[in-house]
Amino acid sequence: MSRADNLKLLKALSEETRYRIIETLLKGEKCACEIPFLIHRTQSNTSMQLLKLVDLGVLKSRREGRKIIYSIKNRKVYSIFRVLGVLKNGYKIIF
Amino acid sequence: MSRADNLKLLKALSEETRYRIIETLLKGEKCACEIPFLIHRTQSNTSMQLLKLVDLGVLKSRREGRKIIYSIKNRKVYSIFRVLGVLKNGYKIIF
DNA sequence: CTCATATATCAATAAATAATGATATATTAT
DNA sequence: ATAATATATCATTATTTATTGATATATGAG
Repeated sequence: MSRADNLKLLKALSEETRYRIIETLLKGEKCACEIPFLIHRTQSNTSMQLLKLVDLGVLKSRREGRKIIYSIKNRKVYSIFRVLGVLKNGYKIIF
Repeated sequence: MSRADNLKLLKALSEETRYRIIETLLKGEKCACEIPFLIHRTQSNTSMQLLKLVDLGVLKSRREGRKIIYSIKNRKVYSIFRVLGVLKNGYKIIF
């Protein structure tokens, strides 16, 4: 991965609103509608950062009925949050 | 480590000038005088970011004659740059 | 079709941060 | 003490980025 790519990923994670989004998504995928409450941010702010995270390749989303479900796409995020001590060591099992 | 601490570290690494400084220091400690040339930045800019990295706990420095030698202090930096593919896998041997 | 809910977008402002050029402060050698 | 080199600091400007409130768009239920 290039320096530009790495900077993109680091920048994505280094802002508190986005960091909180990742934190909560590490526990599993979530509907866009519940995230603002979980991270204590407004709907608009959350939406913008969610879209930015998708744009940066960190998250992915899918529609389910009238809801949009967000989840982590970039596997490196798990490794980084493990290094940071947010996740317990060991393998991340993806079902 | 707290969310604030993690954000501090991520922010430290997510800016290009600082990222370049880390990149070059991953290869070994360096004198402040040679870093601006190595990373293609001005002396002033480099100095400010070096001090910021020390302040953020990422780097440490020591005087050697009239030179100041900078090196990586926070071991997590190695792990993160390994995840990012900047460093080869395996253990980092510190002499 | 209408309503309610969910999500995205927009323009504007605010806030944070980086970069610059000039200057000041060490430190060492002569 | 002077000069040369190395590093840090300062005030300013420029740049980037986040946040907000309002509004628009989409979707599905009834």
